[in-house]
Amino acid sequence: MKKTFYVTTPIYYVNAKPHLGHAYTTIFADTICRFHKLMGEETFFLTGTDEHGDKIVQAAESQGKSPQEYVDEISSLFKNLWPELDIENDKFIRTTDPYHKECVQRFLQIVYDKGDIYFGEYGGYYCFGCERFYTEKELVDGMCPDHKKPPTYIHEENYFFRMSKYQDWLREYINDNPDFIQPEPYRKEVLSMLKEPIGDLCISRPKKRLTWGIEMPFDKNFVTYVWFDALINYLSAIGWPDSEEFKKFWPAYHIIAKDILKPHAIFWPTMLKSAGVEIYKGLRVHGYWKVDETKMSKSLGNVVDPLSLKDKYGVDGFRYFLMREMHFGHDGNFSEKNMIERFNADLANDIGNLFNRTLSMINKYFKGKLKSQISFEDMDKELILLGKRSLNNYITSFESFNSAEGLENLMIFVRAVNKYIDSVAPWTLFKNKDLDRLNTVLWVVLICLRKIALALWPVMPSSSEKMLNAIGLALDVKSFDFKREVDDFSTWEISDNLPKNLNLFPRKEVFKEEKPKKEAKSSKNEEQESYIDFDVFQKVDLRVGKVLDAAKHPNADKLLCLKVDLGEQKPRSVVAGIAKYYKPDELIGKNVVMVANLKPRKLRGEISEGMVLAVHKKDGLQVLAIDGEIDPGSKIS
RNA sequence: GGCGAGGUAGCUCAGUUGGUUAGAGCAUGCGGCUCAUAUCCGCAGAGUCGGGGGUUCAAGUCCCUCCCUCGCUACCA
Repeated sequence: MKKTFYVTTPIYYVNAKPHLGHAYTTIFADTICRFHKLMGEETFFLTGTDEHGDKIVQAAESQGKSPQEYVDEISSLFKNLWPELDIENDKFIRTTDPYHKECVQRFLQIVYDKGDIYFGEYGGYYCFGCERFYTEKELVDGMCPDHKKPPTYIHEENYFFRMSKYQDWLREYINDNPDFIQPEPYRKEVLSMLKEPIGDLCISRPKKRLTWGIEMPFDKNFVTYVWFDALINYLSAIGWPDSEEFKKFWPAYHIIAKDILKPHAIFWPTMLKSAGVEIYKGLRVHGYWKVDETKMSKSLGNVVDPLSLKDKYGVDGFRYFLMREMHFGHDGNFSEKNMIERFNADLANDIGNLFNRTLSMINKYFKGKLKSQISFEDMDKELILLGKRSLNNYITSFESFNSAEGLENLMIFVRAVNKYIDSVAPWTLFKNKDLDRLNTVLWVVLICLRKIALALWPVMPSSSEKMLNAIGLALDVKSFDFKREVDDFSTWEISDNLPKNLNLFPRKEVFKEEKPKKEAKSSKNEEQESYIDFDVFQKVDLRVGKVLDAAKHPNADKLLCLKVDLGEQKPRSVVAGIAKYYKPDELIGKNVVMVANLKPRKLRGEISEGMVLAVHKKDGLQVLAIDGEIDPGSKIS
């Protein structure tokens, strides 16, 4: 039976249009999947869209559409983009698909029957204007980002997943399986998250507030919320629990960006464990693209959507750049300049030109037809040995999801072939009429090109197929084994009608950078960073305030709650992190220095309408205070 | 503030359990070839491996400390 390989991208949330990040993850998954196909495995590649939740309902309303209309529209943007990027997914799942809903309910029921779901109280910040909860992180300075009003802390009954029950198991599992989460830094990060209690997971929302979701199978008044809906797509897409596909392909490798590490590394394995489903095979985490806008078509004065560069440089050039430039686990730098440089150096100069010069010589010296009788000399054997070694390294790299390293290993081989041609100098052999040797040399080069073209297929399927067609090999991935291809450099059928040339990657114009201008600009920026203008300082409203009252914060032991008179109608409520250094009584009556126009914000539930200035000393903090009688509210400048 | 990751040539990164003159690609400069997309090949320059201290016969590699960047997190207003 064939080895199988199942790889997924996250399902993308349809509140935004596809961008570079989506494209990268999906191209990466496609490349990895194609690599495994090339290795002779039976593969399944899943991507799709995540379509439930309140944000979707709101976005739809704002456009005057029904949620279904809205998600249909955005989802199709994703679905239609992938073929344009030569991405061949086996399935495109949508969380609004009926089979997915059924599957989620089935999963929930199993976990519920096991006793891992309980009904409990949930507290959170709720904005009545938005009719929704906000996490503390979403709040801007303690306010609802839309209504600019403080939300209300309310309690609500909800269903919870007993995630904490599996914390110890998960920690051990990750310790025992170093390959489970990779690259290593992310594995360590997850282990460090697991040092703290992970708590239980709130997995429902009452229907009275949110209907756009999947109904809880054991309570019609609730829908499931976010992760129980989304993560289960990896199972529902292949027909868990009974389908042939599920039996064949599960467990999966999940490819994600670092922002959703926690749900995939902690929620998902514990969910699977609870439901008694085999744990997924591995999580592979990549970084972000830092888009350098100053280097993007600066001369035109407009910022270019990175995705649009696929049209300018071709899908293959675009895919190659992304796969070559992002080092696995690191963040990558995306700029048009880097893209052109990479395109010219690797694709145009090294690979493209190598193909072209070879075909040209075969045509010039042998009219496009080589003889198969050959005998290798030491030089030839050395090149072949090096080829096998670098291709094996290429395989190892791609097996561990490291596309940049894999392509670098391939480039070592490409450079070696160019060097081989130079040191053999076929043009001299031709002059000397040493045609047998010349035939052998070109034959060796051509077979190397075949291997190189095959190795490029996962990253640049279209260009790879052009190369292979040119040398007479129609690639049938279904019956392929790249490993065998790497081991055997001696037998193959050669086309006796090779083309005169093949200009795959025409060089791109090098980006013109106006260096002096740029330097001037950057030094100016530095200046701007280390100084603030006077008018910025003037915006800070510093005033003297008299502390009328001070008390310990009810819900925090490092904070004090003060009432400060600023000469206004009502004294201000101010929270200060000085409980370690001051007793409440010591502060009463002091004239302190305050920032009076700081945006109010809640700290552990108490509103703070200003900031008390203090000096940082070796042994703690000393509040700035003014001696003598001063009118509260006096301005400081 | 806490935890984690990082700081190696102009740029992107490798550097195995500490061991001879710290590597690769790109970029730069010089030379060679002419089959080729002014491409290819060779040579060269450049790094007190973030700073300081320590362990050791020997440290980019181990320990301490400080600085900076990024991520998560917080009882930072």
